[in-house]
This record gives sequence, C-alpha cells and structure tokens, in this order.
Amino acid sequence: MSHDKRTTDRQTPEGGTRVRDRIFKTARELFYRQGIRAVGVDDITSGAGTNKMSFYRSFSSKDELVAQCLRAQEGEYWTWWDEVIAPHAGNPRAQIEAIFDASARKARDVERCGCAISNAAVELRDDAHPGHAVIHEHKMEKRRRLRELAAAAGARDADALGDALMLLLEGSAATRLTFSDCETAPLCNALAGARALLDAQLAPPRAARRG
Amino acid sequence: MSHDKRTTDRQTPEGGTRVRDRIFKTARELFYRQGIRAVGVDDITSGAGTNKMSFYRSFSSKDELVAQCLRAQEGEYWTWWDEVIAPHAGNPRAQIEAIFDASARKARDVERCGCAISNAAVELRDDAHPGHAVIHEHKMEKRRRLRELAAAAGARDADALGDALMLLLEGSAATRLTFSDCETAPLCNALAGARALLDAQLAPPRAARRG
DNA sequence: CTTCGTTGTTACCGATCGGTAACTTTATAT
DNA sequence: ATATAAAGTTACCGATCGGTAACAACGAAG
Repeated sequence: MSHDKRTTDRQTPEGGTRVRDRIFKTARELFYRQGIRAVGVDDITSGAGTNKMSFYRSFSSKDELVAQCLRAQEGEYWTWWDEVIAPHAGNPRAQIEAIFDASARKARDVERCGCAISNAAVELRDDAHPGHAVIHEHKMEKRRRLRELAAAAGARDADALGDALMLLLEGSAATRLTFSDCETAPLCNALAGARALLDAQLAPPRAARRG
Repeated sequence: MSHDKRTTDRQTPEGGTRVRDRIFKTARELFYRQGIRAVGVDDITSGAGTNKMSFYRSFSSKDELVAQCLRAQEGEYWTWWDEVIAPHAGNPRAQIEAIFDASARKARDVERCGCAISNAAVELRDDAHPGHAVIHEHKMEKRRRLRELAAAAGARDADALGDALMLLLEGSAATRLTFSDCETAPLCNALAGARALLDAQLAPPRAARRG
C-alpha cells in the first residue's frame, strides 16, 4: 500500500532541497516578517522558486500550511527553551533568568518581529482555523512551564509569579514590533523586572535582597 | 434661521446619527473583534446598514478609515487613562496601581480582544500604512507616561520600572486573545506583579513593606 | 527502455477585494 | 416650489485571492 503524498515521510538524499521544504521555509519566513494574511500563496511559491501547483501537491490548503508552520514554530521554541535552561539544571531561578536573557539576546536580531505564535493569534481570530489549537496549546504550555519553574524555585505564590513572568515575556514580544530599535526597547528591562519579581517571591519576607 | 427641528437627527457636520458615524462605529467594532484585514468594506457598510458608495463619500480609502479608527482609539485611551489616575492625583504609586486595576477590570468584559492598537501593529506591518504612525506614537507615549509615573513615585530606576510595567500591561493585552477565560487568565496577576515591582523599587533597600 | 514519481507550465475557475460611475430618492432650507 | 445636500441603488471595474485541470519535462529505478 502506498503512503499519502501529502505527508511526505519520503526521505530526500541530501536534506531540504525538496520543493515542499523550500515552500515551507519560505512560507515561515514570509509569514513571520509580513504577517500571515499579507502573504498569498503566489508570494510563497514565487519566493520559493516554484509555482502554485507544486504548492498544492504538498499542502492541502493555505490554512493547513499555516497550521504546520505554527506547529514547527512551537517545536523549535521548546527545543530552544530546553537548550537554554539545560545548563542551569537544578537551579530554577537561574533557568528563569536564562530564559529572559536568551530571549532578550534573540530579540536583538535585526528585523525581529516578536513572537510568531502571538502574532498569529491576532491574525487568526476564527476558532475554526486549524492553527488556532496550536496557538492555544502553546500559550497554555508556556504558562504551565513558567509556573512550574516558579514553583521549583520556591516562590511563595508560584502561579502568580509564573503568570507575571509570562506577561513580561509576552509583553517583550508584543512591543518588539513597535520599538524597532531593540537596544533601547522596553524589553531591555524585562530581565531586570523578572529578577525583581523573583527577589520579591524568593527572599525571606522581611529582608530584601537586591541583584 | 432655526426652525423647530426634531432635536437631533441631522444637523451638525460633526457627530450625530450620520452615516459616517454609523460606518465609523461599525468599523471600529468589527476591526477590533475580527481583525482589520479580516473585515472588508462590504462587511462594514452592510453592518452599518448602508452601502459602499456612502462609505467612499465619507472616507477616501479603507486604509484611511483604519488610521482614523486608530486615532480615535488612542484619544479614548488617554481619556480613560486620565480618568483612572485622576482620583489619585499626587500619589503616583496609587495611580500606577489604578491603571493596572482598571485594566484588569476592563479585560473582564466578555469578548474582549486585547489592545486594538497592539493588534493593529501585528496586522499593519507596512510602514507606509497611514495607521503606522499612530501606532508608533501611541506606544511611545504609553512608555513615556509609565516612566514618568515611575519617576514621580520615586523609583530608583524609573526607566527600568516604567518599562517593566509597560511589559506587564502589553503582555496582559497580548495574552487576552488566547486566554479567553479572563477569570483565570495570566493578566489576573498583572496587578500583583506590578505591586511587587513597585515594592522593589520604592522600598528602602533593606526593608520590605508590602504583602 | 520503460515505468513511475516529482516538478514545471499554462490556463483557468469562482469568489472576493478595494474602489468608482451614474442615477434616483429623500429630506431639508429658503 | 425649488434648490441643495445627503444618502440609497445598481452596475461595474481591475486586481487579487485560494484553488484546480491538464499536460509536458525530468530523473531515478526496475
């Protein structure tokens, strides 16, 4: 029995020279830089050096491509997350600070456009969109992880701390679109804010540690 | 010159139940709920109970309407802001907390979709869009006001505190789209986070005064 | 060579998009 | 009554959208 053409478990001898992968990579780039609704399939295929028919041989619809892009984004994000916190295993506070530090460093890249998934949440308001579930699940997981780290760090109110940290991170991504000069952007103070929140929740109640 | 005119309907060139105002109001609602790019001028005009021609008699283009909606949104936002902080004049810390409190209360409304201007920043990536300047100016002003309040409150690092507060607020708006149940959303902990940040920056370095 | 799967090419579809022309209707002001 | 301005109506434009049909060219594997 033959396998489904659309799901390409087929292996190419030398990585991503396949049309599908070129389309996928181009789509993720264009969606991220210009927005999902601003990019048509013709833009994607011409950007990938192919044509529309080859697009629909690999993807059943644009919406499905968008959903797959979001899934890929989520996977890469958690990979990045795990790599960032790995060096500080056993030290939850250091892990949290590492996330903020790496996040700020990542935002330093030119033409950074915030969080692809948060941006998608703005553009894809219809619950029926196949990407909607990915967005929801990703943000829930991000919240869960931050609360978990806050608890592991010994926060007095782990849920509140985790949520506040999440707001700082999400706010950093959201403001990145408007404050293009990341050297002076508000997100430069996200790490300091996170440290202050950590201090407040981890220090003994009557002494304030500053750092 | 003035006869008995039935009090209202159509007289003032500015304001009233004119078609232009109905279109404007409908457009702001639809843009906010469904997104700017997701709403066409036909959706707006039919929602306003009129037709496309009347639209283009009042607005030169959809982009221009969008820009005017954003300008109106900005104006109303600062009006709201000033009203919220007015009762706490002379107490910058209370003013900041009032902003967070009122913001969370506002987000409690059903079908709230975050910040219209932040959402527009995601959808309108082209710098040439007439709404782009409004977005940029609004976020700059928001940052300036928060830093100003932080300074007035006596923060050790007013810019850092103002920025961190801004990230909390922007994060609250951004996450509002995904966490639809606002009773358990992360933004419920924004005020607590803001208070912790205020404590850290306003309290004497060796004592903690808030719980 | 002959399959067979992959890709390129061209042309096309219906729907929707933002935007306009021309005319009719309606209400008001004088 | 009549002039005038606002608004409704219908039809249309070119462009673009997501998506499809049919066929030709290509490369690898049997």
